[in-house]
Amino acid sequence: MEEKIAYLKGLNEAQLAPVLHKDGPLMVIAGAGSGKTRVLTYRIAHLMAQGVDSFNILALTFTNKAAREMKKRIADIVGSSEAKNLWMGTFHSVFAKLLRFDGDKLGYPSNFTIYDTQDSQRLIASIIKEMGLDKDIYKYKQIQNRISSYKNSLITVKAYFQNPELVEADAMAKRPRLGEIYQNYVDRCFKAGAMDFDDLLLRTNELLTRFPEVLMKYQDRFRYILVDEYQDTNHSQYLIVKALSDRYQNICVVGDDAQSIYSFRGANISNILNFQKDYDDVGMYRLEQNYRSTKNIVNAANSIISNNKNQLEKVVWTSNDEGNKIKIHRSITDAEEGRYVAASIFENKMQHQMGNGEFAVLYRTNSQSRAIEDALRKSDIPYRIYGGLSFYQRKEIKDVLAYLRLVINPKDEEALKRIINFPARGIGQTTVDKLVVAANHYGRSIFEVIENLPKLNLKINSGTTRRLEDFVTMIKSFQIMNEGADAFTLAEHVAKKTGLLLEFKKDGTPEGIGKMENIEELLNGIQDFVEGQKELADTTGSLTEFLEDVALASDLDKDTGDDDRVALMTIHLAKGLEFPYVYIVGMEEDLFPSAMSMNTRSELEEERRLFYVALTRAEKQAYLTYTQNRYRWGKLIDAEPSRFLEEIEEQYVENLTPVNDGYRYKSLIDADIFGEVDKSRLRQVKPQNGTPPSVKGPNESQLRKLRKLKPEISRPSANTNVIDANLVEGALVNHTRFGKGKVLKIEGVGNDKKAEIQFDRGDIKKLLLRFAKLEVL
DNA sequence: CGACATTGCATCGTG
DNA sequence: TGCAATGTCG
Repeated sequence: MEEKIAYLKGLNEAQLAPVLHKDGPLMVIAGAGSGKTRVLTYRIAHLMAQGVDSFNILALTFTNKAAREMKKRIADIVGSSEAKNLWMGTFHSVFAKLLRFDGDKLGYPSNFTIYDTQDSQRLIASIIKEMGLDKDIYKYKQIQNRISSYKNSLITVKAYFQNPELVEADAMAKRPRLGEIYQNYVDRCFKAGAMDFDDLLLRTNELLTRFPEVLMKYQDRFRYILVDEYQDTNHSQYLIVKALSDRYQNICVVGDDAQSIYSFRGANISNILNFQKDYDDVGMYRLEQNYRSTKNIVNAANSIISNNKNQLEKVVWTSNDEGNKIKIHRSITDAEEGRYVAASIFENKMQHQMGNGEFAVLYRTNSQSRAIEDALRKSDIPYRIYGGLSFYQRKEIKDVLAYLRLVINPKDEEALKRIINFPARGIGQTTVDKLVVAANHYGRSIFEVIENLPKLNLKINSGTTRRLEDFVTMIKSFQIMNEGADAFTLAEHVAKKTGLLLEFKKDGTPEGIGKMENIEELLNGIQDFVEGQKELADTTGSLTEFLEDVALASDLDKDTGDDDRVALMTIHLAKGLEFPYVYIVGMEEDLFPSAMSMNTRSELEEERRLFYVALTRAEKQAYLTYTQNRYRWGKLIDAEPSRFLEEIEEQYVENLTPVNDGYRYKSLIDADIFGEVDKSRLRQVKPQNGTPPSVKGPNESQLRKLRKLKPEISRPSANTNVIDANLVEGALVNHTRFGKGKVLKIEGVGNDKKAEIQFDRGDIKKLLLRFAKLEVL
């Protein structure tokens, strides 16, 4: 025993306790950067060292990448052959696997397709159209969202119709037929042998509820269950965990209520708040020491989160160095913001001998990446964008995958509709519509309808009929090939035979060539997968498994690891990661906090937690940047500094770009503005094939922008409102959010100038004038 | 039926 | 902005 314990030496006392807790339920509340992954890793390793069979352990993580890394670290401790037997992965991937074994009891084939969000949306759009509903009222994205949240709350179609409140609410929202759409959607998915993301959880629940023997089997198999990021589990996930752990009660959940940022997709923070009520004799552990960040960052983060009302008591502290203050930078446009970030990264690299991989730029929305990218590219700083449109979501890739999906599951309606006429083979929309109607009428798949075309007498002309039959024959030939060949050989054959590769090649444009290269990259990926599979004996179906991996892979999962690049990603994606230098860009009202998340206190609190997550990614130094003008939806709009900037206790921040100190970047500004206009012109003209950008001058609207911008260069913009002669002690002021008030005291100078204000609604606040939008009355 | 141009519209986050 | 639906023509 003694020598086995050696690996535990690296843990502190607080971390050790939950690792040594063997049986029974336990919850670990882990502050940011407190080493919760270590605890999970060592807990699993320790269980195994104590003789728990690795087959009996189930660990649910937030990303596949987290699972892979944890597995690797466990393998280092207990040996890789044992580690391989662990069930470890995201909820979605683990239960997809489970449903491949036992989904047949619910009537699903073991080779069911996984519909991604786009597939779901397309199907819903087509149902809405078939039902003849007004698409302005029944917006397919909204409907999909709605159905998704029903499923995540375990509201089935039946439950929906039995709940007058829900039915009523949709009727009030002028969408009385939402239930029918839901019904049709579920039917069509089932008929297509497809599950959407939410089904993977919903059907697991159904399976475990309706088939006690299946539940027993998995309860017995998963005697020890561990759940990471428990604060972000939704109701559906909660019930699965509850059911599986019910017999042995060896359930360990780890989380941090302060980092709950997924309620928009149904995550339920009360899962973690109520854990002690759900299980008896819960072992409670707290990890409060932060090993990641400087004192400054930890304290600043604490000062932010203290603005939230709903939270568990927890004091995160660190014994790390004081560190530098958080730097706040203002710029005129998003392009300049990008340049500042690039320049700052460059400077830090030089001064501190840092690699690109030590830096991350985090933003609230994916669309912000563009300005950062442009700047980094111009500065020759290598970067990698995570998230956004992932490789597997690109059109050309989805097209190839759709063929493969159809080979595996010919009933897959979305795959079929996608490629039945791509590359074009003379089967138009009218024909497809007829096929869909017939398929619905006979309760068969479109593929089956085409197979039986002669018997059905649909009014389809002979030429089209022949083309349809050719299509079916082609897919069938792929299916035969799939029985003998490996996934790569088949995929390559498909890409050539269908003319997909040729289609993009003959296109000849840079885009077309790029697409062709992407398909080749996909083929390489399939080959890698096949080779990897030959080594691992524990995998079964080849193509099916590849498609499942692809369907459930997040962009973060892609293994790029070795190359040294600046990371660009949304804050959501950054959860669980850490970087020495972190730039949080776009600290502006309506962007962060998002305009759509300011309606209720709980929404705003989630935004604040998001900011907390962002800031606590930083180890050494955090930068917060905001701009005065930003391109949104193609238009330049005025921006106002984020309220979150005011919420950080000022002792932890340092303002760069003071207004009246000669402004270091002043010389850049004029160039910036013109640079911006210039760029938008380039964008508009869209030069192709290296043709020089058009010689046309800026058009009228761009000139308007120019005129509008120009004056702002010479005087501070209105919303910074730094020096105002009328703002004196005793002055009556109006604040955009806090309302009217009276200035009690003015202190500080220049950039640090602040006013203490007694607001009419009761409270006294000290505001940095730099940020506060005050109007003197 | 297919290719291309135009209009219209949503506005965030993800497995 | 950029995607998707719609419109127009050969």
